[in-house]
Amino acid sequence: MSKMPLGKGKKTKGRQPREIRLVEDEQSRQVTFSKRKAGVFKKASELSILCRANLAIVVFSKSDNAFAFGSPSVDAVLDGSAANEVEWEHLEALIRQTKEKGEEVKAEEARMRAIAEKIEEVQRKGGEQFWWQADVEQLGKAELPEFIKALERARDTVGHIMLRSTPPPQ
Amino acid sequence: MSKMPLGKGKKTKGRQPREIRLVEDEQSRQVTFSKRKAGVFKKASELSILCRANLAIVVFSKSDNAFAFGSPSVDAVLDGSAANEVEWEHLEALIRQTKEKGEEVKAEEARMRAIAEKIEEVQRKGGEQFWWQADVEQLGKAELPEFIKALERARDTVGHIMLRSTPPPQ
DNA sequence: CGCTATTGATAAGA
DNA sequence: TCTTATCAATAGCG
Repeated sequence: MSKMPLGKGKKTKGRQPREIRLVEDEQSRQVTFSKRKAGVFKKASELSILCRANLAIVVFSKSDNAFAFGSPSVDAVLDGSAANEVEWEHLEALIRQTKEKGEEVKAEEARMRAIAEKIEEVQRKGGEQFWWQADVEQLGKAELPEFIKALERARDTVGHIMLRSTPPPQ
Repeated sequence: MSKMPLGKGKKTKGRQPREIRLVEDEQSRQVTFSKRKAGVFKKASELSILCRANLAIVVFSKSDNAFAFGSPSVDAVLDGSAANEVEWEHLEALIRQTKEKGEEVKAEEARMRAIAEKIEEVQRKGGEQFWWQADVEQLGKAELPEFIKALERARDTVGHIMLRSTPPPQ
């Protein structure tokens, strides 16, 4: 509390943008982008681990820098090979193991991160890349031609578009 | 406060899983998946709007149901056509307009949602699909052949893999 | 780049 | 499903 002497002159700290506020300042935008991108990736990894869901994300910054994240890996996700089961088993085993030991995990710095590192380590030995997070620095959008066409075709295959994120009742 | 009579018997509500907890119960898993998926999509849309970033996400549930989300649209993102600029201008205009009016927006139900609906409405009239959120119910992973190959090729084009989400210093 | 205050996301419960 | 208590994500600043 000693850090907040003023009770009135709160210089709009914290996290207020409940109403949409476009980040126009090029400087801040970069920071915000990085932070939020990290947040999205983190949430994605949680979704993946907790629900055994495979997923892939591709993000283009304003300046067209590309970033990708996938679990178990971008191509594994898109390839849809059921071989992922094996990886998942391995992952769950690691998680339980880590929980049981429950020590070197400091809960703060650790959390999901610890597991990620664990996996990273194991995968490095095992050979297969489990987590995949690409940093496609120079890659412009124009350089992803096939990728593009493919998704469009995928959409056509689908046939319908909905504006909901929840699946229709079975 | 009247809703919390017990000061001791807190039945572990709230959100505690700071340590990884795999959702094994099939029932709960479905719920958790939907909630988290929604959360990820929301975060993604925020990142997109706030930072003018284009992105695309594909998620496969445990039962291989596919879901996609993209901004401005899945194909627009992957197509990388600079024509998106126009859309962005339009979007920002809408946001400012909405903010200025600042009334029918109840801040709670509204927030990002309001804008999304606004866009949805406009796009419906204009013809172009801006936001794209597909709910590929029956689509199994095996049905995305081209999509797959394409991304793999894209990765090869990239050439390197990093385990960071932040771009290397220029 | 790390801190804090503030708001948001969400696991359990009803 | 909807609500509510808790912990997490993050804007602005040092």
